[in-house]
Amino acid sequence: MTPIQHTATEPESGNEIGQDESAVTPEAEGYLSQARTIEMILERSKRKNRTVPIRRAFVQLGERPGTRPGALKSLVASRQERALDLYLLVAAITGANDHSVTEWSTTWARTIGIFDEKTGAPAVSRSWKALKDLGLITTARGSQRRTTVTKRMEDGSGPYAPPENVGEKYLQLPYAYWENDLHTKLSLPGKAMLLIAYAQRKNKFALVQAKISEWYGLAQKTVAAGTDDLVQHGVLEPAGFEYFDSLAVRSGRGSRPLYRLVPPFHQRGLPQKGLEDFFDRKVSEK
DNA sequence: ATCACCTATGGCCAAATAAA
DNA sequence: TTTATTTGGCCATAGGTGAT
Repeated sequence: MTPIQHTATEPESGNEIGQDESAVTPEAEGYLSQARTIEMILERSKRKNRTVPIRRAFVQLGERPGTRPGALKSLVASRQERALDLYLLVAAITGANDHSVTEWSTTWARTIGIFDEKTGAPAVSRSWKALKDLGLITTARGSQRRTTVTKRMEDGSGPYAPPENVGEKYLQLPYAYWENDLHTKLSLPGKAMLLIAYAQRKNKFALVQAKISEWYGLAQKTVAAGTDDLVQHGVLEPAGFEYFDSLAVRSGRGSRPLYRLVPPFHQRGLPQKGLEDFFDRKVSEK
């Protein structure tokens, strides 16, 4: 496919003297905007359902009980927000063929909001390194000296393979994530909790701090901050309570708040009937 | 809830490396 | 030789984590 083209008005190197270094907005004239750059990348992905499938192993390894945190935990703990941003875009654009993508580092830099070519390239390169260390991608020199990024399995275990069996657990990240600017609005904990919310694969789900922290490896504080962030930005909303029997409370009945993702951030294709209805009956809508 | 710790990020500059 | 990417050094500090 054709690479993202630099616009004709983009200054050639050596021709930047005329550019005023001050009073130039980040998304200065002559540069593709962050939003438009991402838009073009998503267009190229040609995913019909406009969602990015990511194996759940990215957030959580193995099945409960006895699960271990996935790569997401490492990215959050080391504050690799840009690496996460780039990874999600790479996941979006690397399709069925060779699972790789070749772009200019300046293109990637724009997707994470860096328009200064001096600092953009090192920032992108260092993000690739963080992802490589987790085994999520490999890089190689591509055509025109660009970097070819190849996606690997979401648990870092080996070369990427498309889904084989129907039972594989995926989360679906909708394009609405970028189209509604969540990639710039949300904090890193917010982004992490969003992916965790998607990994629940239910219309309504609990986000018990202690459990989320245990399963996904984030500090409880980070879980709380991320959940708050999502609620603040109207991505997540309370959805009543779930009641359960418990000897740990005096009444013998415990409860915990449920959440749901607000359209257009909700996940399509989840079971709407059957089990979901069954559980809904035990849930009192507030 | 508040505090302090501490590590790695990010910004900047520059040099090294690698491809064309 | 030119151009794009990678890496290294330096430093301030944001922010995730753990303790009080």
